[in-house]
This record gives sequence, C-alpha cells and structure tokens, in this order.
Amino acid sequence: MQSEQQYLSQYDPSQFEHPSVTVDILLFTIKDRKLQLLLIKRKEHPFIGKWAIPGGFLRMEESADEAAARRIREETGVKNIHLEQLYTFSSVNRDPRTRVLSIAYLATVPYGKLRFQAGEGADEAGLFAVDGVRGESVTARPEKELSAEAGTLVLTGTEGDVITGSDLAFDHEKIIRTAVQRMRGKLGYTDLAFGFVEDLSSFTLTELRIIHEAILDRSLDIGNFRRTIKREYEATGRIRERGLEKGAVGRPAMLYQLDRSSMRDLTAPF
Amino acid sequence: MQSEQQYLSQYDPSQFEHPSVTVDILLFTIKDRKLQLLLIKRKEHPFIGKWAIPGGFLRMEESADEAAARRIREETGVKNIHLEQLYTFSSVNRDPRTRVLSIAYLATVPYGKLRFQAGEGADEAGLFAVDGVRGESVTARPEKELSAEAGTLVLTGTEGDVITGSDLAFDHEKIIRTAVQRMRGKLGYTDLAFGFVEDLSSFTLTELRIIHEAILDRSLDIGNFRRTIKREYEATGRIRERGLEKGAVGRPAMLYQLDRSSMRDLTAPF
DNA sequence: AGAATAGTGTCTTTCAGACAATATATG
DNA sequence: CATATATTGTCTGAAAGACACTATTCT
Repeated sequence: MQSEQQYLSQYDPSQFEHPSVTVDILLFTIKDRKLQLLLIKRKEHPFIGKWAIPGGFLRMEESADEAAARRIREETGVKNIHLEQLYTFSSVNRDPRTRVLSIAYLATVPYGKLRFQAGEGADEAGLFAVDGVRGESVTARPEKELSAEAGTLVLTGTEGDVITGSDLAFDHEKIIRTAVQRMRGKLGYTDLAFGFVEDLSSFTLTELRIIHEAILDRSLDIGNFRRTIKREYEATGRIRERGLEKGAVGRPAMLYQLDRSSMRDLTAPF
Repeated sequence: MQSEQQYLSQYDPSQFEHPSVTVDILLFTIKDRKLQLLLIKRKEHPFIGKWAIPGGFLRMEESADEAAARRIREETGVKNIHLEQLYTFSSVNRDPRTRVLSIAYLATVPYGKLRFQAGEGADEAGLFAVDGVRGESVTARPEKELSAEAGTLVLTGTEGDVITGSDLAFDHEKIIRTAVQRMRGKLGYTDLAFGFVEDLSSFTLTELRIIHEAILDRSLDIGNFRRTIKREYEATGRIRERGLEKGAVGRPAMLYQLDRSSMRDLTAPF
C-alpha cells in the first residue's frame, strides 16, 4: 500500500487535459440614477473590436476571489469593494479558441471611486446603462435559460451609443442577464445596495433609494421606502443618524452612517 | 494584422499552466422525515478512508452541468432530477495534490428513485442525515465564512454512525454548509421542494410539508402551510387536484398533480 | 412667495402565525 | 367509539402599498 506521502510526490497533474479558467468581472456602478456596467472593447482575437466583460486568466497561485480583485484593480484602480461570485459558465463551445471556463464575479462600486486606467496598453473601457432585463428572480440554471423570458438587452454608452446583447463577445449577454437578475433578487434581503453608496459614514436615505430604483428599474414610494429601511436597519442599530446634510437644495436630509461591524458580506479581503 | 482564422489556428492552449477542474455533487434526498446527503468513502489518496462528497474530473467534451449529471448517473443510476450549480470553490490549497477547482452542484432526488450502484469497483456510499447547520441565508462568499455562524456539523449515517464536519475530506464541510443554507434560502421562492416529491403527478400536501420541514429542520403549522401553498400554486393553476388518496390511515388526503409545463427550473436536460 | 427636496401620517390590503374546530377514514 | 390524519376557519399582528400631508431649506 502506498502512503499518502508517496502518492502525493508521484501525482502528475498533467496526465489529463485541463480546461482554461478565466475570471470575468461584472462591475456595476450607479450614475445618473441608472445602473451601469463596465465593458471593454476587445483588442485581440477572438471577437476583436466587440465589447466584452473584462476578465482574465486565473493564475495558479491565486483563488478566483483574488483573481477577480486583482483584475478590478488592474482595470479601474479600485480596491475594497463588494465582490461576490455569480456563476460559473462552462458550455463547451463558449470560447472559439479552446475550452474555457469562466467564473463570473459581481462587483458593486460607488461611481466616485472609479478611476479608469487610461494610457498605454490600457483597454478602451466604457460604462453602459443596462436595460431590457425582465424579472427579479435568481434562476438556477442560467445556461439553459430560454429567450422566452428575454426581451432585448440594450446597453447605452456614456456618449449615447447603443449596443444590444447580440453585439457582445462570447456568451456575455447571458452573463449580464444573470447578473442583473441576481442583483435584483438579492437586493431585498442583503446589504448589496450599500456597495454603491459613495460614503458609508455619511449618506442619505434618498441616495439609498435612488440606488434601489436604479437596480430594480422602477420608482419606489418615498415614504414606504423610508419606513422599510428604518425598520430593517435603524431599529436594529445597523445604521445611525449622524447629523444634517448641508448646502443642498431643499430641506436638508438626515445623514446616516452604516455600522461597519454589523455588515454582512461587504468587506472584501484585499 | 492577423485574421481571426489565423489566430485561432495558431492558438496554443497549453502555453499556460491550468488548474484541474472537478465537479462535486451534493445529492440530497429525504428519508424518515430528514434531509439526507449522499457521501462516499474515499478509496484513494488523498484523504483515503474519509467520507467525501462524490465528484469527478470535468472532461473536455462536456459542460459542468453535463459532468454533474453523468456523475450522478454513475453513482446512483438516477436520471432526470433537479440539478443546479451551487458555487465554485477555488482556494489554492483546498486539494493537497495540486491546484483543483471544484464546481459544486446541488441535486435533489426523491428517495424512491435512488439506486445505489453496488458491486465491483463501486465506492462505498451512504446516506447521512445532516444536522447542525444554522441560518437560512445564502451567503455571498462561502469561502470566507467564519465559524461564528457555525456550530458543529453532524452527519448521522443509516446505521446510526455519527461523523462530524471535521471528519470529512477536503473542504467538504464548508461545501455542505453552503448547500444546506442555499436550499433553505431558496425553498420559499422556488420549486426546489418538488425535486423531492416521489411522484409529481400524485402527491399530497402533507408529503410536501414534510419535505419543507426536513429542509428547514423545524415543524410548520399545518393549516398555514396549506394556505400558503394553495395560494401560491393552486390559485395560479400550477398544481391541480387529482382525486383522493386510498388505503391510508385516517382521512384520505387530496392528491395533487404538478403542471409540468409551468415548472420553473426542474426539468433537467438529460 | 414659490420651488425643491425631506420627512410623517393614515388607511387599506395582504399575509404569516397561533390555534380552534370540523371532516373522514380505519380498527 | 377511539384514534389518526386531513382540511377549514378565525383571530391577531406585522408589513407593504397607495397616497395625502407637513417641514425646512434656497432663490
């Protein structure tokens, strides 16, 4: 009988062919009261010239979480944001080069933190408002999702340029739909919305409501929203009043502060 | 400039080192009013002799969904069950052999459909009642989950043999916790429970309630449960009455039938 | 004052939970 | 009839949605 030591020293990982593994990032932000997604224009084959979700190959010495965080830093200079795994896409022919798995991640970033890495070697990047995704449910099997539920995915760039889902590289249309549905589904029972707040130690309930409205793509009743948030967060001490806003138009709003120690899932490990 | 054709023909997938990719299956069933999980006893290094979630390497010609379905067939002879992706675990050192990613799948099977593949070469397999998982939430980052939320994971075998989470191979304790929490979270707003029903064209509301109770690990009020289910499913035509049960003790129950055409996500593709 | 934004209050409906009561089978 | 299980009904309190009203700032 072989010992575990012997076994491990003789193990040859290259005896089978392995798929490539990439990490793809759905980086969302909220700007102009709309949910916007970061896309890059591909400079290489395949799908050269098409818009795509940024991503990169997983390195042997990093976990998928770490790879996702690294890619976000490389692309936008942003650290310390909410990041969560979305789904792993694994259809055999989703990449024309070879077998490529993609572990998709969902990132939420306040717009003010975004810095595009301009300059040499940087990809052309852009924010696109996302429209045309129906439904608020998290589906169990995104890769089998039928177009019944679909509608046309419309992405509107900052300069008003419009592309549709079928203009995207790879299976990225499907990935984006999955991400938007997931965000909507989780909005109600997680702290997801706080990932978009510009300053967690000083925000108004209106800012928070606008975030919810952007994600759900519908307007919410002001009074009911306040009541719900206050019950869920203020009553349990997870947000606290912090004084009045200054210098704004109209009646000054109460500023709130999130108790970071009570945060569920928002502190990233990097 | 290179054409896409040229590029693809010259692409060499082996230029980078790739991780191994496995598919791991969390096959749950309900027996004796309890949620039970299929485990196998490892016959090989590493973790030889320990209990583990069944799994296998992803082949180049199959998607992860297909690999999961294949492994379930090989292990239990079961086809056509509800199967959904859970999470991809990717910590660098989760497997002592080499870098191995695991795409974990959640399978729900009515107990009556299970057939263990006994005989030559088959792994020793067993069902274990799952206990000691707290909370009903789907967490965004299972790999960072702290033990604060934990409690001891206790698995009780059919013969009354007990193992705890730390007796399991790899990071399988964490994977099991994630799966149970996910099931609990999705029970309320998906058709997950129907994956455990023995006969979808003839079941009672009591059978369905016992399934819910097993997953949530608490008893539910009979009247309130009926009311909720009927509102959600009968009012929308998704379940229909089908006649009275016969030969049981006590008042015969109404049998129901699920309208398969309205099923969300339950039809597997194989 | 008028415009703009923030914040409160009220009414209705829906729904979940606790629990009591009734119905229909078997032995 | 006793027992076992299924099914219905009733009451209460929490919460969501619609909507009207009040408050505080700036110009």
